[in-house]
Amino acid sequence: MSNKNIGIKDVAVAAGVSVTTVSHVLNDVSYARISPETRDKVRAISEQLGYGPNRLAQALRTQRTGMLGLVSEEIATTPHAGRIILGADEAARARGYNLMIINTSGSASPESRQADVETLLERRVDGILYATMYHRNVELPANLGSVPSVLVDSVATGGNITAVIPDEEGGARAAVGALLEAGHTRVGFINNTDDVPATRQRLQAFRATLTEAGLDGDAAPVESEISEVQGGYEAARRILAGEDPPTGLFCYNDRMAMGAYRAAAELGLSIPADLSIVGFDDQELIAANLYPGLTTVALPHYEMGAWATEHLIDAVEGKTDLALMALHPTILSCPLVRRDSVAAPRQ
Amino acid sequence: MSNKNIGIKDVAVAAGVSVTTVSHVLNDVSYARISPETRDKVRAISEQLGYGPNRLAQALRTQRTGMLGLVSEEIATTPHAGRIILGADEAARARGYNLMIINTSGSASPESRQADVETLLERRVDGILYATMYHRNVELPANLGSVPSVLVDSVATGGNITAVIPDEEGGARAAVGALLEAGHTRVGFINNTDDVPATRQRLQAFRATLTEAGLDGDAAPVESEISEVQGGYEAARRILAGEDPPTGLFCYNDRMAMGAYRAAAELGLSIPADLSIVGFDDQELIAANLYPGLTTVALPHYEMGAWATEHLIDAVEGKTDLALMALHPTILSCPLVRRDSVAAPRQ
DNA sequence: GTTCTTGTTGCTCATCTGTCTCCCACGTCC
DNA sequence: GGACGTGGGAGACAGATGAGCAACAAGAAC
Repeated sequence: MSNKNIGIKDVAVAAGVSVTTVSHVLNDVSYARISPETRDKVRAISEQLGYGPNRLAQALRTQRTGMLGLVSEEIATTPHAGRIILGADEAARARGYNLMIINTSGSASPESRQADVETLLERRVDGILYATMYHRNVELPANLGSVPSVLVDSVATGGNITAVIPDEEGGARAAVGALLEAGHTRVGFINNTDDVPATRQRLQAFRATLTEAGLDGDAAPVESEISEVQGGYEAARRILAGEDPPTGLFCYNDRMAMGAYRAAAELGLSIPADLSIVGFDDQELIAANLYPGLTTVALPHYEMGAWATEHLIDAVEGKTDLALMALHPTILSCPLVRRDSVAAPRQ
Repeated sequence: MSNKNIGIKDVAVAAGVSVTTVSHVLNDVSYARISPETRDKVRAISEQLGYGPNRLAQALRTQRTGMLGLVSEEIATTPHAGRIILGADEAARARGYNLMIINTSGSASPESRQADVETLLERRVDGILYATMYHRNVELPANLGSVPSVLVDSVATGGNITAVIPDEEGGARAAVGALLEAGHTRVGFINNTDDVPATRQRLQAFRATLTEAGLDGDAAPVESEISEVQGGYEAARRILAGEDPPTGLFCYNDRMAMGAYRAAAELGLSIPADLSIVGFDDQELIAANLYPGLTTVALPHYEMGAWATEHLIDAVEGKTDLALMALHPTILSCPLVRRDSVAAPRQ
């Protein structure tokens, strides 16, 4: 246990050497020529005294804090933030960095966002991770550019900052593919009404995948609603009310899928025997707990957090040029998570 | 937007005064005697240059970082962590502090926990918040004591550190009370099997509340299972299979309540007409999204995070003596959140 | 009316925080 | 008199802090 009051000076005195020597030994300075005996003694005494460097003083001198700022939207309300934080924390720690976290809101004003970044800057973080809660376009605080920064789950409207985003299209293709693979030929899509990239890309991928499989993608039924349970319920009721209703349903997210489950139950449709459903998000609390378990597409929040951190640190350490990566956002795949809500359609 | 390269020295030169004077003005040093004109000029120039103090240098000199360490279990998997973080972040920011977050696991080794605290200590945080994911007893890393610390959602086995915990008993009483108030006389409890304070206290409160209402608390049906959806389902099937089954069910948590919903559906019991259910936790994703919405008891995670932070800062600033508060944990109430799963029993 | 004392105002100097890093010093052996 | 082996000194990082120093004014002593 390190005693906070012990400094390099105390170690130096106890070991009978200079502060310089202790610093040289403990930092393994390449050009320092110090005898093995002295080295051993310094290390032993340092250990014995429970010495730990004062990272503040270190940072002040070296101009490196080893701290990364993470400004994240809606930490409390979505589990997604937690996964990004976890991915970032683990990646950071593996390389000796720590995270300073600041919560913000999706609806925060530009001034407030700027103040958040400012706080991080005053603390001299080495880099900043800017995470939004769902994939969308954002305009960034102007001061973000003053240290290396990476966007997580969004791209900048100006578009010249490195970003990681999920492969919406690939995920949607996987979801529809699972339905197709099970033998479904009448597949519907319950979509979101928000104008975000996911809405458009998933819809487009939905139609394309059907068309490529020889079905009429353009004619496939699509119903849009607010992306919550209630919206999913309403959209499902509508889509299942048509004649010749779909036997497979791709839902914009797990919450809407949950609504679709209820609609199915009310209509006496059993899942997956009468109706197969695939969701999106893999919100454990929902997807794993519905009955039957929901087959869904996972968003790579952990991976995006880790990827962003990894590359941010590379940039901080001069191993990478973020400007080059900023040309196109990096796209991480959204794997299908198979549970029990998909089966072959009834004959 | 503060230019990171501007220091107090630049402001001093631009204003034609000494560094000391700038420092005195900007920090409103009480004993400094500086003319109003000079003050105004310094402030104006500082603003104009976009000067912001380097918090590292400040911290080095003042021995105050204005940073609080938060080690939290399972950031990614439970939304509870998010609410604690949010409460802590908002309370901290309101007082000019920031949070350094470290994730740990509920099953982390003592060494790893100690290393986490050590990391925080090396960075010279002013205080530490130690948050667990559910109310339980923990043994703490030995080095936690070296700075002011507060436990969130748990009490130390040694028991001499300030802690905030939820009012399990009050919450359970409120839950059972809601059922009683609606007119139920046959009330059952679906409990957890883990040996944690919540399990015992909720059970005890369940029986006591019934007894105090003139019912036979000791005879009331209780079934225990793993505290997940499946466990809730199984326990509910058992409890509802008896003769004269309960018309009101208090569930250990929302996940178990979700299982009870399914059991009820399978038995043809409509909620709340045939069966009233109350949960615990208020996990939005579940409680608000079940149909009908689940009446449940909210755990004060946000409040605990805020309370802990508030008092930790008081201690850091010498306004409070944590040792005094350590005698007994502070208990925060668990309010009932009414939705639509409780109604009067059928005659 | 001059000089001395005492006080006040306005600001600066020197030093400190803990660590790193460039450059130099000392002794010894060829 | 270099080369080598060992190690130390003195800033510098950016700001905080308390003692101290001019400059000037008012009051007191003569």
